[in-house]
Amino acid sequence: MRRHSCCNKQKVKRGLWSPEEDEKLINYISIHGHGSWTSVPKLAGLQRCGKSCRLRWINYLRPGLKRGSFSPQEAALIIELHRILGNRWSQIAKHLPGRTDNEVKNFWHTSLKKKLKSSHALNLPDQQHHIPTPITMLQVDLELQHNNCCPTMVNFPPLIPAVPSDSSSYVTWSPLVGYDHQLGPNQHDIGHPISSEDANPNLIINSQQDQQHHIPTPITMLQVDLELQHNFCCPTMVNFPPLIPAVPSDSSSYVTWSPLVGYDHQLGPNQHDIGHPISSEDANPNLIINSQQDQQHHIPTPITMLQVDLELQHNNCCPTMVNFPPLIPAVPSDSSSYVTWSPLVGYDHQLGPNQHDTSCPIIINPSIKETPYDKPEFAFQNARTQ
DNA sequence: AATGAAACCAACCGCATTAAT
DNA sequence: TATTAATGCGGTTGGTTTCAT
Repeated sequence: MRRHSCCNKQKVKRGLWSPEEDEKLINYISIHGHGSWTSVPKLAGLQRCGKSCRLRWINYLRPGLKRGSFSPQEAALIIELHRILGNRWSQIAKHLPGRTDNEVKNFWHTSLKKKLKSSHALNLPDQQHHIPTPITMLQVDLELQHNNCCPTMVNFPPLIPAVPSDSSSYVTWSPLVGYDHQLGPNQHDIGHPISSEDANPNLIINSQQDQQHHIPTPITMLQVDLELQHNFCCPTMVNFPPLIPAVPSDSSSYVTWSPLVGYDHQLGPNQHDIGHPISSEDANPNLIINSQQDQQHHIPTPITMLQVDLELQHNNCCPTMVNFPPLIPAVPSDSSSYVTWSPLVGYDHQLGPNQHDTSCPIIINPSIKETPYDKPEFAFQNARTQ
C-alpha cells in the first residue's frame, strides 16, 4: 500500500488515536487553530501526518459533534437526502448538525442501506404501481439550505397548465396527481384530462415503461433533472404550490404568492376586485407567523433564511413549511398557450400557434453557478480502480 | 463459556480540486 | 501557464465489539 505523500517523509504513527494524542491535538488547535494541517503534527508534538490529524479533528475531536446513535428523524433525513443527493456524504452531513460525513456514511452502509433494501422488498407492489413520493419537508429543508448559495433561486414546476378563466374553477397540484383542474359546483369537466404533462415532473421515472409512455413536454423531467444536477447547488427537487387558485384571464392582472397570504390576485390599473377574496383556503397553510404584529395585521412577510434555519433547528429536521415563489406571472386563459419554467430561464410564456408574446419577459435566474459537479464526468470520476 | 459470524466504526487511501508559487 | 503542495471528499479496510449458536 502506498502512503500519503505527507506520511512518506517522516515516521508517523498509524491506527487508533490514544487519549494523550487527542489531548495534544485538542490543546494545540484550541490555542492556535489548525492553520496548515501539515504543520499541525509537528507543532503539536504528534507522530502523525497532517491528514490524519485533520481527520481525527473533523470526525471526532472538534466541538459540537453529536455522539451516539442516530435518531429515527436523522435516519429519515439521511434516507431522503441520499435519495436526492446520492453519495455526497459531506453535503448530506451538512444537514445533520453534529454529524460528520464519515459518520453518516458509516451509518448508511451499516444500517440504512439494509433497511431500505428490506423495506423495498416489502413495498414492491407500490413500486410496481409507481406511486410517487410526496414532496417532503426534507426537500424543503434541502432547498432552503441550498438557497444559501442560491438565494434567489426558486424551484418551480416546469409546466403550469393553462388555467381556465372561469373563477369558479381552479387548479390544484398534488405530488401524486400533478396539476388538476377542480371544477366548481355544477360544472363538468370540459376536457382537460390529467396527462403526463400535468404530472409532477419531480417524480423519478423508474421504469423503462414509464419513460416510454412519458409524453414529451416543453421541459421534460429528464431535462429538469439534468439541468438541476448541472446546477448542483439546487439539485433534483422542485417545490410546488399546494394550490393555485383561478387566474383571471385579464392579462393585466397577475397572481402573487407570499408565505403569509398565499396566492393573491393583483389587479391591474383601473381594475376592481371582482370577488376572489383572500381566504384562509388560499393562504399557505405552512407559513410561519413570526410576530404578534404580523398576525394582527396579517401583513405578508417573506420567509427569511434565518427563520427557516430557526424553524429547522426547532423542529430538528421536519418543519412544516413550504417555500414558494413570490410571483407567478400572468397566465393567459387561452388554453393553447402555457407557461414553462426552468432553472435557467425562469418563467416563459409559450405561445400557441398564431399568438404573439404580449407581456411576460423571460426571467433569467441570476443564481446559476458553475460547480465541479457540472461536469458530466463527475458521476464517474470517483469510480476507482483499486 | 467458547467460538465464529456479523455489525460497527475509526482511520486510511487515492483521487480531484484548489491555492500558492 | 505549469507545477507543486495542501485540502477535501468518497470509497475501502481492518480492528473491535456484539450477537447467535
